[in-house]
Amino acid sequence: MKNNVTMRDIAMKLGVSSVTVSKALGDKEGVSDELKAKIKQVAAEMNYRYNTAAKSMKEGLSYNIGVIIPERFTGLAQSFYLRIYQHISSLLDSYGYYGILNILNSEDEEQLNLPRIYSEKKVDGIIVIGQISKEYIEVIENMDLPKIFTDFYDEHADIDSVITDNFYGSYEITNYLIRNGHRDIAYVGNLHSTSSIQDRFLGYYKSLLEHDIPLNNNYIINDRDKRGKYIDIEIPTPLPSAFVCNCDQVAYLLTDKLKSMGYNVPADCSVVGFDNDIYATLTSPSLTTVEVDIEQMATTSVNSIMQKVTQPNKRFGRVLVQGKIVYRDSVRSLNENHGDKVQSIVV
Amino acid sequence: MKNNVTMRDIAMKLGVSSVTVSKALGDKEGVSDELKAKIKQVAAEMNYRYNTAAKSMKEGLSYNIGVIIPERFTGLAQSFYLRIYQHISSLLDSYGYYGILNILNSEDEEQLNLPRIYSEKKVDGIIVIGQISKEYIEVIENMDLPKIFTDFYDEHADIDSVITDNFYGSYEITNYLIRNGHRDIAYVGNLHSTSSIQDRFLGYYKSLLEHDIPLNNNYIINDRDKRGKYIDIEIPTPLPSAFVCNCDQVAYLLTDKLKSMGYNVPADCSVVGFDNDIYATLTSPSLTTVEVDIEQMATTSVNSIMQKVTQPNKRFGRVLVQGKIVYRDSVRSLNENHGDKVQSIVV
DNA sequence: CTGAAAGCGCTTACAG
DNA sequence: CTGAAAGCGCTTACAG
Repeated sequence: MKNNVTMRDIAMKLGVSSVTVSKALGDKEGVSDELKAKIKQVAAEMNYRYNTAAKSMKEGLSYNIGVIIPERFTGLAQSFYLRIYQHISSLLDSYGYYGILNILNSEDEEQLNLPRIYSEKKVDGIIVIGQISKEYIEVIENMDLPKIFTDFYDEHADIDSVITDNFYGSYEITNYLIRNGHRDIAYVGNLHSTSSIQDRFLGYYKSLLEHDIPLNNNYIINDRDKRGKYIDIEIPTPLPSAFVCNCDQVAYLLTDKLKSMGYNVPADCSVVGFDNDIYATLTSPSLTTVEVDIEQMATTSVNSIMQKVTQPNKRFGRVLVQGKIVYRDSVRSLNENHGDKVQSIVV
Repeated sequence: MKNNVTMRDIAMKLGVSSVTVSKALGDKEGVSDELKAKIKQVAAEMNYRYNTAAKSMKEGLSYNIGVIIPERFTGLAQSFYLRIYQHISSLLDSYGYYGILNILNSEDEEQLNLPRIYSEKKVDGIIVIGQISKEYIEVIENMDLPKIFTDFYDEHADIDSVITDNFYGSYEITNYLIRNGHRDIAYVGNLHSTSSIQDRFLGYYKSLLEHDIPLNNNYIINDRDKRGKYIDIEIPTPLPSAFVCNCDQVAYLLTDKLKSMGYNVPADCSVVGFDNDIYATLTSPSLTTVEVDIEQMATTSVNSIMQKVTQPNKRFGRVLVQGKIVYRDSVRSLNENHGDKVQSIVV
């Protein structure tokens, strides 16, 4: 780097000391306004650029936050985590921080390799987005750094995580179906696949319980195998009047399947999703679904990690981010007279 | 940072100098194998972590590459650039580098604000993904750093850019349609919106020229307004036998429109796209399209920037990344007897 | 094979 | 209001 202007260069040019330059550029006390202005001007003229590395070394801070995302969550149709990262990166900026993305490949996850961002002291804290193996959680936990888990959690009490309120969102949207006269409601999702799917199921179940609707095992429908790969969805007979899907993509696949079998959505049966991602509007009819608040997840994650950087002993526990129902065209009301907004739907 | 083990600590523990520790951990010459092993062992025991900041300061390198993406290219349906960034980030790892994402918001772009990654010497080079304003290109050009433009270019001769071979890809896929007997072929895209759309149009036009098919102005169909917002696509009469769309999403919208008008794709007319993104398989029938090689774009961008970091005077010019045609179900062959793979399509 | 010295560019007390 | 000194943690000549 030839063109390397330092504070010392500015100082020499003006016949002052580099301490004075440091104070002036940092807007500290102890320099006359006049001199301060002069120094700033000369700095600009000389195209001076502040050297963060020196500051980092002095203060023992990197001003970076590492964001770890397991590779398997970064497929073509999965931009959700990348999108959270994008917001995190922007939010960090207002703290004077930067986000360093670390895609965790399965090999490193399996062999429990420490991320380089950690072993090279590249970051002051870590945000992990997306479920990782128990063993790797352990690895992360042992790292001598503040950390936040986003969109998943672990039973360990002392881990802070930011998660969507899957349980409540699913509970609410099932309530909505029931308010609209549905009682034969199926749930679509592999209950043993992820904690999100499980929690969403439990919200659905709670709604059934509260309305004295018995849980029908034939109405719990698998959507994916152990590896998370989607399988053909089996439509139960008799046909339920509504399906609560664990995510929009599955709602999309289900709707396709129903249509191919000659059913009309929502005339013959209603379908709701979760996430409000691209599939929600791609599905025809467009999906009534629970919107996951990506920005809020990012905001909460960033605020939490930044607090932990300055106060390492701070604890947050499991922080829930509320979703909200987005009403579209995939639900039919079975009530005779109703004042609900679904009344516009042709029955 | 309480638990701050340095080389000096290891050195004291072993009664050697920190120089020796540095050599041992860095696998340099001049330390006996025995001592080297001992030092490494103690370092591990003490949970020593290398301090990159010190190295950075010594060498004047940050070991970061900044990746700038304009905010307007990061919408819900646009994960393309984020995805390139993801690959860039992974590829950088093999160079011992990290990628720092910088979403450029429109305000900073308009006011020509320098990115903080630059003014704080946070990065050794910059990759800009996605068209930015002329004025901001100027700002970037004046930065005293190696830079690469990805997925767009500027007329300035001295700027290195990595772009998809839009022209050739579009030329090839139009040739493919013509080989399959099509002669009434429309192009869908706003010619004045982006250089990609324009170049894709020119590839289409070249194919027509080579086959002595006159360009029909009614067959150049607008798809978006000045701001890039999609508009309703007007279907020309008589109906062309095929549509070359400037991207998959537009092919998706067009196909929907055609179906709503009662046309059958590809029986009544064929449709091809560009990108091979999520819309290609979401469209029914799935699209024959030109796949943009995201990984290769990322690889070329990373290799180029890394070379420029060590050799600042290196120039690459406009580097084209070849796409490849992905054959699916949206094209019908109009030939009587043909040995092409499209013959399996029911006519 | 091993280590004392100097320096990377900044900032924080502290002294004047 | 201004500046000399020391130090952040490492590495690169250089000397032994």
